[in-house]
Amino acid sequence: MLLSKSCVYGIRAVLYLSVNDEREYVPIKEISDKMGISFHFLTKILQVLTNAGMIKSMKGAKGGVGLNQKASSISLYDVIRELDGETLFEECVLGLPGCADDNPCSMHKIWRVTKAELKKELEEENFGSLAKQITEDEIRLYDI
Amino acid sequence: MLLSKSCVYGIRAVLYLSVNDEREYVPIKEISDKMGISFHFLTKILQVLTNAGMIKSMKGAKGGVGLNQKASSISLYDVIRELDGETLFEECVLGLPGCADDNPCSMHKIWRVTKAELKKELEEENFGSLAKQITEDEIRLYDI
DNA sequence: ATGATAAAAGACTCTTATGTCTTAATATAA
DNA sequence: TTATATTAAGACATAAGAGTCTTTTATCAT
Ligand code: FES
Ligand code: FES
Repeated sequence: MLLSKSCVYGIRAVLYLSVNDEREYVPIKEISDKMGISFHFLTKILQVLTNAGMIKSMKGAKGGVGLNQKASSISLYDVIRELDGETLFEECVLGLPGCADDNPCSMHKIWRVTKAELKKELEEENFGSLAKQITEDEIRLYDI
Repeated sequence: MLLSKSCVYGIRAVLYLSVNDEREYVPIKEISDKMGISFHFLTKILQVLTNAGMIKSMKGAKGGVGLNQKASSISLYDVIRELDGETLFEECVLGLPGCADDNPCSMHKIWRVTKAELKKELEEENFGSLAKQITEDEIRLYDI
């Protein structure tokens, strides 16, 4: 798998918040119910994003989580970096130590380009435009 | 991670066999020792490739494993398909059911292109040319 | 034939990712 | 101030991936 489950759930949750960005706080329970994933698991994932300052949280009635920045200023790469780290984009695809242009393995030539392109796309794609597509083009955000 | 450890070890072993394709059989022990990975683990991985007909094996003294096809006719994608399956190239990157152009999620547009390009590159790259690079350009196959 | 070599098969362990549950802390509302 | 809603924190459980060990089977060399 390219992304861990935690990362995928995190992305989907931030997408949900981006689509609902007129609401200051959305209960995690609402997100987990709609997406059909574990509430407690999602809570732990979103705590990471809260600590990273990407989203904010509020306890108690009327509390929940919400974006801490404009959706358009959060990239897919930002979320991936927080939840899965950057090893996917830094390490040798064959697991050899010290991946670098002057220390390549046989797959380096292919992988170097692929991972750079992927990283660029993920950095350029922001949650503002993704949310816009979801609302305008009725792209699905969860399930069917 | 993009590829599982099993898959990475499998690729590296097939690379080793491709570089040594003048030898009919190479003991798995030799490969696992050189690559610094578990002999028994590698044995299980190579059994999968043997059952798939990609490599052949022979028990007993002078036995081992060897390519069952020309190195140039085995693609990286072939090995990945056997060991990790094709889910990476078929499934929705957000884990939603039924990834298809007429049933997209918000990341489909990016991911559709990226995964198609990656798949194409992996299909086009064969172990013959990889092995050639390793011998001619002294590209590392394992460790430092 | 016998012994040595090496893959095949499968039981077993260890680690990590994933998921569940319980309790505490904090904010709102009555 | 008390009840309710909601995140925070962390213990615990389950599953999958990764790795180890032992036994069996097949081949070669003597
Ligand atoms: S050294 Fe292997 S991908 Fe760079
Ligand atoms: S539906 Fe999500 S990547 Fe295709």
